[in-house]
Amino acid sequence: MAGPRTRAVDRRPPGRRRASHSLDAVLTAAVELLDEAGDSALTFRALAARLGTGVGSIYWYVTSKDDLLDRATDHVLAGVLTAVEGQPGTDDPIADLRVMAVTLFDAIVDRPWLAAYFMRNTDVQGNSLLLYEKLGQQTLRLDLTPKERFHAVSAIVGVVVGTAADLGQDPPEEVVSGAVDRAEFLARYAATWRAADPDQFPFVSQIADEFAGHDDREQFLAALDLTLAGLRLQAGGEVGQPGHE
Amino acid sequence: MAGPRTRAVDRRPPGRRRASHSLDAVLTAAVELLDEAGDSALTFRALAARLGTGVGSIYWYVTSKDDLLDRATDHVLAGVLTAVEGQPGTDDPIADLRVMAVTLFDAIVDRPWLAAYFMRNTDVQGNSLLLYEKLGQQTLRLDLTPKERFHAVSAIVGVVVGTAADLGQDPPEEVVSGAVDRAEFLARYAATWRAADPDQFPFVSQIADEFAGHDDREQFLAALDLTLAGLRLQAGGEVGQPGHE
DNA sequence: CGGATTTATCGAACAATGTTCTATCGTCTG
DNA sequence: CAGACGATAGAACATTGTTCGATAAATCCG
Repeated sequence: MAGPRTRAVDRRPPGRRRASHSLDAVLTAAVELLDEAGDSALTFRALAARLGTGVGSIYWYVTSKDDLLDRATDHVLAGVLTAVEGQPGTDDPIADLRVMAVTLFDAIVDRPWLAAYFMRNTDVQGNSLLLYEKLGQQTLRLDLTPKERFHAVSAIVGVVVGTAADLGQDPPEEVVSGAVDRAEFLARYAATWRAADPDQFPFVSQIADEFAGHDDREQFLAALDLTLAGLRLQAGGEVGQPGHE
Repeated sequence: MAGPRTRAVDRRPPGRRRASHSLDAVLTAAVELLDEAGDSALTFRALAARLGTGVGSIYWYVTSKDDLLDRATDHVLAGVLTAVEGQPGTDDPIADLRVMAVTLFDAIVDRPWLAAYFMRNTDVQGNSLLLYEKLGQQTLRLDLTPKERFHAVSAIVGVVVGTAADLGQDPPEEVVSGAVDRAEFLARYAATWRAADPDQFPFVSQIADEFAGHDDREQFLAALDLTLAGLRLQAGGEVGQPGHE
């Protein structure tokens, strides 16, 4: 969406001889750590411990933590990409866009750490670029100017990543520790909001109940559908079936 | 949007006597540091140096760095809120929503560090909540269900923060150092994309030029307008003037 | 007034982390 | 066999956020 940062040259050995660890092993272990305990769990020392090697060794495959994260993201994105490519596809480009966006969203829900490094990982290369292309190809089937296509894809990716990032935050420790479950946690908030003076806070007090029974996925779909409705309008509206629930 | 994290109790002295530093001074200095050199510039040591105090003293006003950031954000958001409140307001709620969203976006452009801590700062309280309310009040003028209102506001905030966060990333060091200016930097990317095989990358190669002359604000407005168009449709469309350029 | 309590400050110490550096080992290659 | 190179290991360093105890200054209270 914006611009890349300089990348490390790939110093991976061509014929892997008998290396005890490959870049792939490093990346896999890194993803494991991230999956298991999130963002903060991925440290060079923890990674080295899991691989059974020294800290310094990792730097032979990777030039920095940023680099590690970039590659780990790309590693995972490969799977997302094939998932997206495996989707059937209809005669309605916007419906297809929707399916792809949802797939991407689900992938981020599965791996919340992806969200953070999706925004930061501005290097539009590798699988990230391929995904971008895949989305963009749907817009080619719409009656839009190139600029409108560009903006449409940006907007959709923005909705996905924006919503998912919000969701990717590690919940407060009370919830993690299991002391309070998510429902009660939300309910507590809702209570605060409902208690707000309806004259001064008409919206918040009306919305309190929605917030309590609040479903992230539903919220995402609502945002996505608003954007897609706008897009359908922009594309002339005559393409495909208008109302898709 | 999601949930809060536990907050520190306010131990600020009621009558400030002759304290050499107040919470306000700490927050102001923190914001200065963030404004001057961004995210990474705000360290407790740098902050202490600027205040002419010791590191430990800051912990009397603030319980952690998260807390510091939360308060600093809220501090700044106060200004944004009054800016939003100062806006005239028309008979078209959606137009008003647009103006407010743009104002918020501009604030984040001015202070890119806001974006990061806008998503993380899930404690929907203080000025953040007030802003939420302010946006929501516009939706009360639309023919929507409470749930739809909730989703609408979430979607709009998502667009603002999502786009702004993307933009808030510190650009690669080449650009910062002035070695390459932004235009050339983007052009370099565009070149890569344009060189892509048009058969395999029809979208990216078509879009390359748009990306080169790419304007963040324009991109944001495009995304916002898609969402608002969808919202207008959802609200029945008969409210206010339909096409607003 | 004088001790005690609260308010506020300071900087040394700690633990964790990313990163660098040097030493070393093994496997090819000539 | 000797040197080069691929690869590894871990000690050392700088920079973080955070904790702690010592201590001063203000305030309160009897």
